[in-house]
Amino acid sequence: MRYRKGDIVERAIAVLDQYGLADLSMRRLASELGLQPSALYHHFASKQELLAAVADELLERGRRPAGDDVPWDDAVVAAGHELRDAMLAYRDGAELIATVQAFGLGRVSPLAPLVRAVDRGGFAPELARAAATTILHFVFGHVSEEQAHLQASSVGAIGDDAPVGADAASFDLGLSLILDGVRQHRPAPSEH
Amino acid sequence: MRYRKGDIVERAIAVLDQYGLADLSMRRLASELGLQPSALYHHFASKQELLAAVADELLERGRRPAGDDVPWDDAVVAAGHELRDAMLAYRDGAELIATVQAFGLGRVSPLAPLVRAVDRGGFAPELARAAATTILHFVFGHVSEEQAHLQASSVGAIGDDAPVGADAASFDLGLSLILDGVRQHRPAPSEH
DNA sequence: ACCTGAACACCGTTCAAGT
DNA sequence: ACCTGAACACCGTTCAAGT
Repeated sequence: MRYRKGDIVERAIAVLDQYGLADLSMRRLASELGLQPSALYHHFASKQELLAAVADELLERGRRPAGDDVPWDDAVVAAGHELRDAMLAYRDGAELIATVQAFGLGRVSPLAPLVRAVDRGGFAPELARAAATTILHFVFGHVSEEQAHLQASSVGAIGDDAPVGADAASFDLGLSLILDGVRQHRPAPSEH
Repeated sequence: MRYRKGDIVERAIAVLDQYGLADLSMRRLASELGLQPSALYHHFASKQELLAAVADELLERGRRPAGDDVPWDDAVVAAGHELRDAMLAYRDGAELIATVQAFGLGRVSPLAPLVRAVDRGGFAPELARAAATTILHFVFGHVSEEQAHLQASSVGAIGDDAPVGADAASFDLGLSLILDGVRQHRPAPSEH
């Protein structure tokens, strides 16, 4: 019954995936570990810190090598898919990662890979930043909606023919829409 | 001490604006009204229903006449600003409206004005839908971030020179980036 | 129709004390 | 270093009963 931070994060991910973010409480996590709730505060200063560590771990598990040999826009699409896949891998992953990011917590930045990819296009810094955050907001919103529908349809009636509206195809469409816009602002290729 | 739904929603908005979404509890709202918590359940079946009614009211207060005389892309920008302003008008408005929308609650759709504006561009239905939801996700994400920073800087140290990154200018930039992308898919103008 | 009073089953967090 | 036990100040929700 003696745990390290990593063990607790791992168990928290299991609870998240099985019961969802709303049921990932300090008390429930403690009881899953056979601990008193107060024991968790030896490892994490607060629930928010615990959740930040969980979000970091989800992002790290989803990390894929960058691939330097593709054009900048393909790299952006790859970074978008990397983030989407990381979020979809566990129940409520999108909501968790978006929340942690909103509070400015977490040491693993979901924005950084997008910024790196966009930067390879050689845009003005302000525009590159705007492009990357616009894509990040799109990914957060789209995947949160996807995951909400996934959860609803796994719980609700099977004959539930509500409009889906958020799937892999519409994700790619939205992403390409933004990229089409970003491309309009390409600087002229340098001569050499 | 006899209230109607509208009175309770109004008071809930006051509590939201003063104390924030996290402190808008059924118990606190009840005590602000001089009621027992259980009394609220005579008017609303659950807290989620109450929050949906509050989100509806915020959206309605932000509604602006459509303006049929402007080009479709100006109408989209106007719809985006209408939504942003409605969210910014009260503390945590963005998070509240986004949450209610995510759960599929609320009878006032923040998406509808965007869809109407995009539709005036004569796009293929699938593309119009993708464009409108992409913009909606961008607005939710951007304004949530704006509001989080607003709150942080109103509470934190004054010398806090953390990068802002989410303001009116970057909102317009992000929105125009998406619109530039959407414009790429304009159908050829019909001859007549 | 609208509200009270009491209860149920939970929360996050703190803190002294134990090993 | 890691955990227990007990407490504090909260939650959302239900339900019988009152006017």
